[in-house]
Amino acid sequence: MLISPSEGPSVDEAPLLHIDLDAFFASVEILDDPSLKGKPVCVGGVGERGVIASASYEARRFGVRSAMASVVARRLCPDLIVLPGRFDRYEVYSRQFHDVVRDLTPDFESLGLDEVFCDLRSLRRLNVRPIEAAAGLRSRIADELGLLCGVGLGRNKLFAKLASKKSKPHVVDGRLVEGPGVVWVSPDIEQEWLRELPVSALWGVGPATAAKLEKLGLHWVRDLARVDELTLAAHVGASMAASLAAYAVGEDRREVIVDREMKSVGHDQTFARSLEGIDQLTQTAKGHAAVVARALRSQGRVARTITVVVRFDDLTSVSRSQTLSFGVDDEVAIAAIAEALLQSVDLHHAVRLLGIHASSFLERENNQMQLTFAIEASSDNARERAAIVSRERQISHEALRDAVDEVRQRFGRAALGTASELSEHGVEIATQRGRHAFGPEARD
DNA sequence: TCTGGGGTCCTAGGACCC
DNA sequence: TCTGGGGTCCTAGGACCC
Repeated sequence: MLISPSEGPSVDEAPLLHIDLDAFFASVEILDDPSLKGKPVCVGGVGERGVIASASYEARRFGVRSAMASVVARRLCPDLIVLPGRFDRYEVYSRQFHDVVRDLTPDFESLGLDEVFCDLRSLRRLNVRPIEAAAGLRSRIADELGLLCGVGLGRNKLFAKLASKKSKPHVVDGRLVEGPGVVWVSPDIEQEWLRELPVSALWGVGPATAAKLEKLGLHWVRDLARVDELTLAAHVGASMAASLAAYAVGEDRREVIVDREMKSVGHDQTFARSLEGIDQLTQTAKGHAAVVARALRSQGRVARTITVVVRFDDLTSVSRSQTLSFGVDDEVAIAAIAEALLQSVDLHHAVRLLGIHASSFLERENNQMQLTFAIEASSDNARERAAIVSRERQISHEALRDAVDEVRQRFGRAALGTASELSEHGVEIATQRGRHAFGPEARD
């Protein structure tokens, strides 16, 4: 399974490469502050409700893992240094990482900041073997970024990812064991190797699915391989069943998707102390809306769907969403929709998390048409438009207010008297000719 | 032992259109 | 008068990944 640089598979045998930076956030912190070197360092939430996002290998020796509650991690390792994340910094390193990968091939797909799948098939004509590509990436990342990483090679994403995991350092009995750095699972042993893995090693099998499979007596990949897909589908759904059935025999049709389009943006915040009552919530929503609006504008997009998520102290969550016939990218508009949606949530418990998300994107250039259509369509609707039209001339403003009213009407709230907060601030909606501000001073 | 914040995808039900 | 089936869109919730 392990290979030396002189041999290894051809591109046809291992067209996929997966590369994963070691303990990425924690490693960046150590690079920026060398006094942390050799110490148990984590990046994550520092408060009582925080979780670990990244743990140095020194911290992992104590059993600290990412996704672990920070208080638990501290209990395991009293000397643990937990640092708040500096994501601007990680993005700088991530861009450099991507630049190194791009020098090898433009055919790569990134997963988060610290992982990449590469399609190596374009290397065939350059006569570069996968093992050389892997070694080259590792040495450049070490030399130019100062970071370590593991590389997996395989005939599909499934094997490449499983192999990169195998390539990494790991902890045995509190001692750190070096990994091989590069792993390829050769065809003669791949089936046997795969069959001995637990089902939870497979992509898409988390705690919930693992528990369902466990109940069916399916603990290992080899167990999955003998069960009928329809039986599986009855328990985990058709799509998951199809994936699992394929993975169980080493098949994976997923392609490397080079330019993945973003489909949603959002902002969530867990509060150190839970919020109570609608007023605190709507006040907080304004700040969230501003973050989401900035993200949309920086990407030149407008969103038709606004979703609010509320998580209560008992960890149950509810969401409410509204899809408009036109897109918005403005904080006042997003906040107005969000606040209307929040009105419909039964605040029976204190709220530990508030999230606002935007989705159903339109290109900003295409929004004007949608907007005009929305106005024309709604003008057939008698619903208190006469009064609105006589007061307001700006069609964008009206469309947005209609949308807010619609939300309130849908949830049985008073639809009238909702215009004031929009008029107070002025509203911007992206149009074909650029941005226009609509507000008290901009009106005729 | 207590569970973040950035996302993606899937499912199921209801509304609506043809 | 009662009722089809297919397709699309929207909503809410859940699971998963990094």
